[in-house]
Amino acid sequence: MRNPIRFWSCNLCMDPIKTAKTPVLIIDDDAQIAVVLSEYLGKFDFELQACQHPVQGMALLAQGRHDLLLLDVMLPGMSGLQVCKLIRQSSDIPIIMLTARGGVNDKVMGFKYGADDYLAKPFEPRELIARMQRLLQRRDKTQQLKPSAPELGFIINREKRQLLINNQTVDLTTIEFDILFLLSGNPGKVYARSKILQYVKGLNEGVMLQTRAIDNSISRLRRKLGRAGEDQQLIRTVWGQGYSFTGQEK
Amino acid sequence: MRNPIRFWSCNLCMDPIKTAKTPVLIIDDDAQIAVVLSEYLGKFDFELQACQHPVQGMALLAQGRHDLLLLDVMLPGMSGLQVCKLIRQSSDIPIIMLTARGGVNDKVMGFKYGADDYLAKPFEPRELIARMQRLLQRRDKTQQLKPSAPELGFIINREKRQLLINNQTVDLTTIEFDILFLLSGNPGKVYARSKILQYVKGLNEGVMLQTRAIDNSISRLRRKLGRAGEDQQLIRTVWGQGYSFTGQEK
DNA sequence: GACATTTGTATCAATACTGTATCAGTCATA
DNA sequence: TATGACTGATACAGTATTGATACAAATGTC
Repeated sequence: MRNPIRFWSCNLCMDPIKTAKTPVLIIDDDAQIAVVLSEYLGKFDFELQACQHPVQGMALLAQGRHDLLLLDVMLPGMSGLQVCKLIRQSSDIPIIMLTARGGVNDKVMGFKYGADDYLAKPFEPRELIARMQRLLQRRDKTQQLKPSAPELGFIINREKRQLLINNQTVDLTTIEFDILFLLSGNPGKVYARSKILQYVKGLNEGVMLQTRAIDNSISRLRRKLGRAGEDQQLIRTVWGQGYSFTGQEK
Repeated sequence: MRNPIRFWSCNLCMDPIKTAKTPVLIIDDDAQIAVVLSEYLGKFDFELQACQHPVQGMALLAQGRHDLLLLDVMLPGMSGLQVCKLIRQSSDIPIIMLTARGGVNDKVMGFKYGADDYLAKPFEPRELIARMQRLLQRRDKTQQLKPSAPELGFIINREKRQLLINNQTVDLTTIEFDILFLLSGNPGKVYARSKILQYVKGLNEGVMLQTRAIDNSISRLRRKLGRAGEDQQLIRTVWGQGYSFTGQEK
């Protein structure tokens, strides 16, 4: 089940999340914060994806690809508290609220609306890290208890870096998984080879593509999917353009 | 196995807990705090049991009757941090540390030693309540999912820091146990070497990994598992990413 | 302080992954 | 249908990562 919200322009959002690090979303209209935090969090194996509008943020969150949310209380158009409440209707993701105001009332409201923690700006990044780690650790500990619904079909598990096809696990290499993860994040969308390369290699600059490396990985990926009994072509070739994922993830 | 510590006189402790309210233990050498809090917490359906000595506190805790622990950092004879660490070896109870000092370092250390939250004195009782409620709510949410079927074969004993495989105890070193404990806490999840290192070393700093120490410990761990007759590869290598535990703990 | 145990480093061989080269097949277009 | 550009598949090679071993350093114990 995907969220049908389509967000208009994503120039405020940073690149799609990669898979190796712990993906964290921050919703804060002050873009500067994200820039500062991003580098610091990187050192601790977090990857920060930033966006400045709550509606955008919720759309991103709906992809179910983040492990933690940093949420500013003061947002344009909607109170961070309202956002928090909305998110809690469909997600258990750990939420840390950030705010300039640090009044007790605000905090109490934050917790009431489902926040897991509350940190007043300005804060020490180290404290933020510590609180994030603690929340994630707690979650890890309890996650093993999750009743695994014996679902059928096609499931991409980011944490395990595995694919589940008809209750059959498929191990993917780093690049294979990254490609699949990227494509499946936006089913139907055509990704140019250069974009894919950029993503899997973590390059910022536009890449001039003189390589068939991506084709090759796609080929290997398809073979693995096929071996797992997935008959339909899950990855579509768009002639002269690139590749896209056709299928319902999860 | 209960803690063998026998506590001499319990005149410092208040009455044994009743059952209707949520039982909370506070360990704080300032008895006054407990008196003040007790009344306030009562209004919110908490029942506070107080004691002033950490050893006493741990003995009370060992009865397993409390839902939450408030722990002062400054305690006679033993640091609250040490107490926290000790408790964490055998209990997952939510812990909120209370302290007069509110430095970032203290907080980071608190989390590192397993605290769930950290509140600087003086605090508003309302904030404490909010944080307590939030922690308990989280726990309830995850606890109700717990259908854990008692599987056979592979048991990690946290108190003894031992492994039981097919009724055969396996002694693990500190780091080996820590790694196994981390990985098995979330079977299937891939942990990067840097994450593992961070966990076992309790590092606050971002780690740049130039070491094969983790690989080495994994190797030793595998050998021990193998010697114990565990044929299947319990620890999966995810090439270029890290390691994960494949198996059903407990 | 001497000893045993645990943990980190260095090294090398084995292995898995990924890019390049190649060629046959496919597609778009005239 | 003929042409050229693009794609899929395969084989191969280079590279990076890993496992295992031996040894050194650190830690804990008596």
